[in-house]
Amino acid sequence: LANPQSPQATTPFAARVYAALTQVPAGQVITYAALARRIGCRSARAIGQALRANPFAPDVPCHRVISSDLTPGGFQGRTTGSALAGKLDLLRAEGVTFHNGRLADPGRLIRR
DNA sequence: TGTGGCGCGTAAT
DNA sequence: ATTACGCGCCACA
Repeated sequence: LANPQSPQATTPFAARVYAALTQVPAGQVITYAALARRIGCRSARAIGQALRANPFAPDVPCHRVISSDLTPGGFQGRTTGSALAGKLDLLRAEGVTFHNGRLADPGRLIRR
């Protein structure tokens, strides 16, 4: 990633989200809520809204962000369908799998 | 498990 | 300045 702060990240808020996401290694996932907390925001929903557009994929691994209930969450603005399937594919490629719609190995989840 | 209300940034009005 | 909306989340029944 060139630099999440300087590029034309639609908004300064989004820039902070991307910067925080950069610190999530492959093979691991984080929650919308946890990611929000990391940047001092109390609304997980705002995070999803920021990731929706996803300016520079795959530098910013927005696919490593899942819901609190260990459900995949959404991708490219959708919570179902092919978009979500693509998200699961990316995660599977990193060793992260889902069983019956839920994260298979919670050990891969960063809770803070 | 299902539902309602809440939180907060953004785009539209 | 206001309103409406969204890759959610938590409390409560």
